[in-house]
Amino acid sequence: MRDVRVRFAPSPTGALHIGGVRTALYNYLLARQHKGTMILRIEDTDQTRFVPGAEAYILKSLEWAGIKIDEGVGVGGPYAPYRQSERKDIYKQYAQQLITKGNAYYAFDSEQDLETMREQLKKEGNDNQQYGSANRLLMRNSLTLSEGEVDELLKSGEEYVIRFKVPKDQEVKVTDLIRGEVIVNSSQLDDKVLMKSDGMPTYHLANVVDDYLMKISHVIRGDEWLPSAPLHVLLYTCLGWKNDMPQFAHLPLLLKPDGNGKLSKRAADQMGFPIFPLTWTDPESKAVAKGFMESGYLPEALINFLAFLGWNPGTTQEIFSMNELIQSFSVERIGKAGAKLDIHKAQWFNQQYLRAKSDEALTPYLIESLEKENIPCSKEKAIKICSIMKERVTFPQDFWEHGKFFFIAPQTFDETVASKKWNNEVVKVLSAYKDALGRLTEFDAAIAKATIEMVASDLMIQSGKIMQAFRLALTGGASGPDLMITQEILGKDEVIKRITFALNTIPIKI
RNA sequence: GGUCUGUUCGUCUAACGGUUAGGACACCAGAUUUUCAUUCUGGUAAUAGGGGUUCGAUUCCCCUACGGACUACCA
Repeated sequence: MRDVRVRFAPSPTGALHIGGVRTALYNYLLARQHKGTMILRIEDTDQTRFVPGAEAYILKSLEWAGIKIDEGVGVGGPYAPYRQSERKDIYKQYAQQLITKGNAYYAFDSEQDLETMREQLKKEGNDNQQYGSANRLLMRNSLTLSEGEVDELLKSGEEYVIRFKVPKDQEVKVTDLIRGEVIVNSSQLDDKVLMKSDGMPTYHLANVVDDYLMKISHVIRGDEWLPSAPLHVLLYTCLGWKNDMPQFAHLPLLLKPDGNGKLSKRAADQMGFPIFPLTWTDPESKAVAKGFMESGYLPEALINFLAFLGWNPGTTQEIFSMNELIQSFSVERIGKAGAKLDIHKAQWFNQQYLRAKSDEALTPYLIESLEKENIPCSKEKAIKICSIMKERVTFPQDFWEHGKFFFIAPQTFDETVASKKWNNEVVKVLSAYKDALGRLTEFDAAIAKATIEMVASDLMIQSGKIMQAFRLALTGGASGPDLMITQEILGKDEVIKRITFALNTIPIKI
């Protein structure tokens, strides 16, 4: 088997979509598994859609995701340059070669001409309105014009494109690692533009030429390329590279969570989850789209989640580190059907990864939030908080979001809980508890527990009955981690202060 | 419209042609807990429809239905 060389080849037209990350991931996994090479090529042949900053964004996103590039834009390599806009001359040469061999031709048709042609075909009830074998001889190109006329047009600076002369009525076979054999009759294919009038190649030419020159062994790309794969096979054949043609694997698409259709930014927005790995600010509209990273997703969790969208190891194991994915991955086990993205599952993965971390490793998340709020906190306290919050958080920011009460005393109290649980018994117990605390010299969770139970039993009240109200007094809410440990972290004085405030503030419902 | 492609619980998916169609997420219920959460136990829930082939089809073939992609001098 030849050396595995795969490439991820995005075009810098905006933020990298989550589906793109998955494509990059699958490429990366295959490369690593076979000790191969992961290449990043930037396909920037469309100058009109170029978005400044997009390339840097792609680089940063891949880095965040833990997908390392061995060769290509950003790192260099033996087949540089890796930006297609810098390889214009190379493509031109091969386009020229195709013309010489009779596999391509110059076309001088204006946009208007093309439109007229399409309308005409439509009027005739023709299903196929493509520029191809059926009608290429009716158009203005080097197939219909004399050599002299062509030369003159070229010399005069007339705009032209180079089109591929698709052979007529040939069975073109694409062997796909996921789909099996796909056979298309070449008459269905149109004479695709290979070189645009601005001198840039189209995707089809650039892609085939680069994959060949860069010795790409496997092309793993989205499903949307399957229809043009036969064209690419034809191109390899005409260029005499058929034996060096890479193996294809067309990935099923990521779909919207509800209904049908492919996952779009709009759909993700509606469902309230990110679609880009990192936050992206559109340079034109200045619109900001929050990324997975900024939303609190851990890269290893997102990668694990993404890997399982369309692939599975065939076992019941679900948690996979990047290294384990590299070990277990196989193109054969990629599914054929599109996968709907269920953000719940992504959250579950995130939770799993978060929990797997040590208290010490979690603490920086809390500290970071606190620094933003300008709230000081000792490391010991932060570790304690993270330790008891750990089982209840999904995102790193939850330590702060769900644990604010550790730092800020409640000013208001959940009214539903107050009206249901705040009563005379509560007031009696808490008042007595508060007094008892005042007499204590030492304080921790165990002492707190013993004290509240003692106080309650003295008053002939079951401690369980007042616990929710107790929590309300300390945190302002109805839920949270263990109340005794919470008190230990809060400290005796703060507990007394909060109980006093609650007693003075919460009205008793009769 | 045409070409290509796909279809197993709500979602991601497993199942050499022979399984009570399995797992995970979500959901629901019970247990534990001072609450919520966690944890544990249990539960609801699927082979799109119709024809073949076969002793036997989720699995192979055909048709239908419904999705999706493509149909640009965009990638």
